[in-house]
Amino acid sequence: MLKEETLSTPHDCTECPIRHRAVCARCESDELEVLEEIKYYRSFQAGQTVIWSGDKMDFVGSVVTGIATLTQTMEDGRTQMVGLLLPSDFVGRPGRDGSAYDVVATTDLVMCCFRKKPFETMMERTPHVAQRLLEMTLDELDAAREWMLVLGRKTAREKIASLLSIIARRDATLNLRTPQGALVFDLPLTREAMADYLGLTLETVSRQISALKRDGVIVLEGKRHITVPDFNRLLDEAGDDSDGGMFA
Amino acid sequence: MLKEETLSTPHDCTECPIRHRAVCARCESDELEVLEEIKYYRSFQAGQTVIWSGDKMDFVGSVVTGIATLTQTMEDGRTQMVGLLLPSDFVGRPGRDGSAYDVVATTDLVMCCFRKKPFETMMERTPHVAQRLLEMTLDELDAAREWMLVLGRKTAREKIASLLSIIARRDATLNLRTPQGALVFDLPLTREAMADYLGLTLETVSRQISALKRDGVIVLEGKRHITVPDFNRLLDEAGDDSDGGMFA
DNA sequence: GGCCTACTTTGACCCAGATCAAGCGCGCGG
DNA sequence: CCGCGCGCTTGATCTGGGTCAAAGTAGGCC
Repeated sequence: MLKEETLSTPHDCTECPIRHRAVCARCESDELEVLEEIKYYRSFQAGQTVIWSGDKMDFVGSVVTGIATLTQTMEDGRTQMVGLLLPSDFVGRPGRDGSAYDVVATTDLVMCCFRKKPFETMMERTPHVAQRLLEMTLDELDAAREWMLVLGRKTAREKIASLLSIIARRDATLNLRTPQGALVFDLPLTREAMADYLGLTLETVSRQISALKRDGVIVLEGKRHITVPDFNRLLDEAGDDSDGGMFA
Repeated sequence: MLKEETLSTPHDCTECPIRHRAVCARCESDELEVLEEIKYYRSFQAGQTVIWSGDKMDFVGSVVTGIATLTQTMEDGRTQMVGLLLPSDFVGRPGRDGSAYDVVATTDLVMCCFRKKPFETMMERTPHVAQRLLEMTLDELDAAREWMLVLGRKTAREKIASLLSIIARRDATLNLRTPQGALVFDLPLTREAMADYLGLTLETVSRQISALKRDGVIVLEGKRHITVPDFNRLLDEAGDDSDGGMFA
């Protein structure tokens, strides 16, 4: 869900139950009735667990507002975040019964849900929905595998830069640009959540953010508000290939 | 592709172009003609690169014999293996143009391929194929995310144990069992490949394998042949929950 | 305003795993 | 049969990031 390709697929129809054209009740009018019938909303408070790993999951849906994380936890408490759900991201596993990981709301969260069975029935009748979901899942798989490189081979500094560039890129359309072309955004995560995402400790996250600030790669106002004066510099710090001008 | 659910989905029809019922030319006779028409085989030598990251990929297919790896590489040479392809595993990205990572044959390899366009056309006409592929992709996504926990939070010893248990479990049906119930299998990877999979150096891999051997968790004959006297002990070393008796 | 709590930063020290550097052993070609 | 090379093991040392500890900061609530 962090890949470039997905950026274009959510659309801005605020009435859409799932903010993707392929499964949008408004934009695919032939599916409207079925979807409306099985649609409902759920909201969660910051910190609440939406689904526990292993629990039976009888719905699919998407984030409307707020942020949730997918995390895996070992018995001794070590946790690894394996995904980040931002508004318009799809949640669910058509054809699978239980959740494979905890889904935790990190801010107050509103989700739009569909009961799973009827949704699957609808899927069988409308092949392009399954195809769209397949493409979305392939994008998530790419994102997960890209993250494996970050976790396995990058240094702490590169990990931080990778995370910042992904967050900045993720909702590039929403981000402000200063007249000088700098990117401005708010970190949606605490230091601890960043650490869980990056396989680091929160102390190391804090130190590396301070270092990037000291070196002028980023400008920090408060703890969350970030300005990136030169996005290609950030990509360079992340060890990624420069993106060939998209943010030049 | 390393998840338990996938174990049951390949079937043993040796004539099958793709060893999954959902896309099997023999077992789904209505698709036979189309598939036969667009089917061809390719073979590769050990060490050969099947597809380079970013290359246009005009086919989908599956491994018939041999082993391939999915790897990502940084400019400075650091590499991370992001997937392991064993016989019957699916390769390809329906609806996506290029490959996202290098696919490298680690042994001599035979693949069964279908040209992508006609395969996609077939997919549009037969919805259950898209659904089956969606489920397979969800399994791979689970496996990738499970691996993120390994890469981000486990110690070197736990990483090795995790890899061994996954390889042992992966083709549990093929593995030998001694009268005492021990699992026996051959490592399909060099120490270096294991290191690239685990985000370690090959020296650390070697040391930890020696340690597991010294502690009696595994028995090594030669460099590749492994006996696991007590699978639950191995799972314990991996930091995983015991599997509730499947291998008890 | 002032305290409280949750989050963050910074410092000092330590250790798991990386790095550098020999050797080992086995299969293969001559 | 020997020697060469590649994959593997083992040892010595170094270091990035973890751990433990303390102090700084900011919002929320009385």
